Amino acid sequence: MAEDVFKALVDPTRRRILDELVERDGQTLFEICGRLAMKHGLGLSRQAVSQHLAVLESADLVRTRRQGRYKYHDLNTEPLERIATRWLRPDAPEKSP
Amino acid sequence: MAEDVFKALVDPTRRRILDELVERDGQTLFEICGRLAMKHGLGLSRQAVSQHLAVLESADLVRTRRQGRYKYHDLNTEPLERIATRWLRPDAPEKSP
DNA sequence: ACGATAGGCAAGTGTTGACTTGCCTATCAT
DNA sequence: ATGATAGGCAAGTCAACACTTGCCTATCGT
Repeated sequence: MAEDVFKALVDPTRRRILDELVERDGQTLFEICGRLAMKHGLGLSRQAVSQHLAVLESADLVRTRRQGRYKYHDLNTEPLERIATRWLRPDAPEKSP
Repeated sequence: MAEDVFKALVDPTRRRILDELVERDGQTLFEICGRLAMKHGLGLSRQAVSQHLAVLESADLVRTRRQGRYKYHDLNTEPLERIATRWLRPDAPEKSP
C-alpha cells in the first residue's frame, strides 16, 4: 500500500537507513546499527533499528534474505518510483535532456 | 527542508488535497473543503483543512496568493521532484525510453 | 453602516508512533 | 555441550500530531 510507504518515509532514521542501503546492499541489523552510530551519531538501541527495519520491510522498501543466523537487508526502490510521479503534471519540467 | 515535505505527505488528507490541486489549481479553502466532502466523503471542519494547508504551505508544496478576501492555493511540485530521486540508483530502470 | 462571507488564532483532547527494557529463540565456534 | 553471536517478541513510557471548539479579524455587497 502507498500509505505504508509514506508512513515509512516520514521518520528521519528510516530515511538514513535507506541512505545506508543505497551505499551498500545486504547489510545485517548490527551493521546498520553500527553505521548509524558511526556516520550519523545516532545512539539507537538494536530493537529501535529492528523495528524501523520491520516498518521498511512491510512497506516493501526493504527486502530481506535469511542465511544461517544472519539476515541481510536489501533496498527495493520500486515503491518509490511509483509514488514519485503521483503529483507530477504532464507539463512538468524534465530533468534529463 | 526535506523533512517538512515528508511530514506533509504522511497525512492521507493532505495527499488528497494535493490530488485536488493537481486537478484544478487556485482553489480557496472553502472550495477544497467542499471537494473533500463531496468526492471523498471527508467531513472535516474548516479549521482542520486550514491547518493541513498551512502544513503544505510551510513545506512549499502549496503556494498561496491573496486577492481581496480570497486566498487561492496553487500546487508546487518542485519539492516532490527533488525528493523523488533520492534513493534511485544510477542503474535504476528508466521509465521513459 | 451592517450583515454575511472568507479566513485566522489559540487552547484542549485523544490517538498514534518511536524508543526502551526485559526476556526468549536460533545459529555458530571451540 | 556451552558460551557467544544474531535476532525476535511484548509490554510500558513519552512526545508529536490531527482534529475540535470558541472567538477574533478582514473584505464584500447592498
